[in-house]
Amino acid sequence: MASTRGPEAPRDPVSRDRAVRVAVDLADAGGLESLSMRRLAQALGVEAMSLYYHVKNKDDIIDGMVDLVFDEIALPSTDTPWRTAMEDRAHSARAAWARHPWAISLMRSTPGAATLRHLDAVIACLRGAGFSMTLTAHAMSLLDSYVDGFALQEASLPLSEAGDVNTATESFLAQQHMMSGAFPHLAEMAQTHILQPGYAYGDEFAFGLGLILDGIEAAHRGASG
Amino acid sequence: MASTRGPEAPRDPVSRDRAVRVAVDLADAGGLESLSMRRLAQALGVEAMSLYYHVKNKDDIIDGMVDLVFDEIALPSTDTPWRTAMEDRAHSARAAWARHPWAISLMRSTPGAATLRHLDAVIACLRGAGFSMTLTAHAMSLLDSYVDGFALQEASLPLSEAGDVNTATESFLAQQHMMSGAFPHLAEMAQTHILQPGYAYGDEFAFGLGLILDGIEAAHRGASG
DNA sequence: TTTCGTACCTTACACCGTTAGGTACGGCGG
DNA sequence: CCGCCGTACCTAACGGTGTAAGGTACGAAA
Repeated sequence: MASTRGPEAPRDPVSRDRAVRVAVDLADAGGLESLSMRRLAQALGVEAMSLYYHVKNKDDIIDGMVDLVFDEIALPSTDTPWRTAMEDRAHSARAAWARHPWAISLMRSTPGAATLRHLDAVIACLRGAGFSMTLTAHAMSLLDSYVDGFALQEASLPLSEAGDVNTATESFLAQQHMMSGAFPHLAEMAQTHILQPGYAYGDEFAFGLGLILDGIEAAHRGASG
Repeated sequence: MASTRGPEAPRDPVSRDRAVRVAVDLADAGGLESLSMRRLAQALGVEAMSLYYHVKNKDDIIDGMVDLVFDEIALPSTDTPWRTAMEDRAHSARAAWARHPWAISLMRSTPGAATLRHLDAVIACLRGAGFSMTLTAHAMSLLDSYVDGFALQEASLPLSEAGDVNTATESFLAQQHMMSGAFPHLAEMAQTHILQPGYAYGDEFAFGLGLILDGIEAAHRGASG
């Protein structure tokens, strides 16, 4: 009986970090709208108002959640060419956003330590490869916009399972039977391309990423030799 | 006294379209969190529960709001080269998202008529220019991810006014004085680049868009002649 | 004249984030 | 040993949210 709370509940104490971690689990399991202070407290074995001892308010928790997702993104490695480092980072980021689809629409929150660390490492990588400041800013804006935008599209797909997307799209099309009349090109693309077996929207990511990195590489070569 | 409601309140009747339009105005003015059924009803001169006669629920309103923003995006013109059409469309989309920053994180909603019409027109434009189905899907995923991602980044900036971004960033950096120690590259970029007079994040958009269109054009030429 | 559909209304409920103000308890100085 | 104090939790309550249930005034139609 090490606990002072009696023999029946040897729960460990709440902390901001633990609250944020459990909040991420809740959002992963049931979406962001299933995260309330009361439910989070219950998951921690505590009453709602007790959270405010460890946390400023709900936005504070959400800031922490986003920063925790950022912490899952691999930093660009320092001992590989910049292009490999950026490619790996992009895939790692996409995977992180896909694991936590609720997070992508919360980027408005004030950046935390992991977020800043990540940005800093990316700048260091590109500057270390000889990028000018201007080109570094261009490349970061372009890459991050693409990765985040792709994650946003992916999060808005009907379902996350690759196979279920097809059936969901199909039922959507069937539901809107008039579609082939009102939106013939969209219907054609759905039927002849997206609904084909083996198609997965996630595969589109590599094409755009390669194209963007090609363009950045060309701009870099053109500028620096 | 044409109204049957007495002489003092000649308000016109509520409809789904009018409710959605007023909801967009409310969100534009005070952000998405300032939109509640009660406040929307009040703006329409009606009680909250009366809205449910015209609208299924709040999500129904939000779906309509997003579709209304999509309706503001210019369709790709049919009598210009595909590249010009895509460029104009991208700038129009960015401007629409910038006018309604709350909308970009709501794309998860089920697509409405304007959204589908837009998608259909983009497919028609590219297919008409000789793009294969595969390349059309690639190009759309890439362009939309970039445009939406850029809008998402832009919406998460501290303030929308170009001049205020700098002062906000500056105060942010000053507040985190340790930053130049913990995140030296980020601090350097902020001081030597972003905080320089004349820098506006929105200007980054054109660089990435041009680079992406160059790449798509090269892929198209390589595939079709 | 009765009936009906339209467009609005009031009431009520469960839940939300958060303010205000306790309370049990381990460790500390005296 | 006693009293104090900070830590970590608690209950009660307030104004706000979306919305289910059901009522009401009224023009038009039967």
